[in-house]
Amino acid sequence: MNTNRLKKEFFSRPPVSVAQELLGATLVFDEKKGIITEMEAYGGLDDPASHAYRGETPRSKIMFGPAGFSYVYLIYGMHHCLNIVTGAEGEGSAVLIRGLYDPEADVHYDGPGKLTKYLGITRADNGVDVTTGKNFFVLPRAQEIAFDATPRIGIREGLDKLWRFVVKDM
DNA sequence: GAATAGATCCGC
DNA sequence: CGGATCTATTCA
Repeated sequence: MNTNRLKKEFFSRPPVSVAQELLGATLVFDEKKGIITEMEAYGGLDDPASHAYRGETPRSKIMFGPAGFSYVYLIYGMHHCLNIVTGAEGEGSAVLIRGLYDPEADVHYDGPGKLTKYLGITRADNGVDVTTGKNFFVLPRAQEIAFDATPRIGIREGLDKLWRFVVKDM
């Protein structure tokens, strides 16, 4: 059931905390679901690697809204990336979901483009409130999870921050 | 308007 | 290591 889903308060915190605590959580989208195994945190105007770095644009608009909304964008002309907005409204921070494990099929989706393809997420799913969405929500993890912290992938700036978090032994 | 780089993935 | 593929943002 989704009565246990993660609420507004969970996402309305700094992206690093949200990213770390989403490891091991269960992402549900329509009839599919998976356990989150890899996350990245992105800041707002203070993070040169973030889409929100240069302020609000038509694309980054959703990032500056309230926490808990999905931010889906197309990258390299062919892959969709799924984020969830974090922090306070106007902050512009978000977390990127990079890895998913499907327990039923015992399949690991390594990479943001792969898991959105598996779930069937597209830009049509941009701007959905995951704390109220009927077929789009996140269930909290059952227990603490051990993880490693590394620089984020595919960016040119902000490499000093260890804001990529990967579940150990998976 | 035109140019460019991009939070990726796959195949050679 | 390079190609695919397209579009949001930037620059003239």
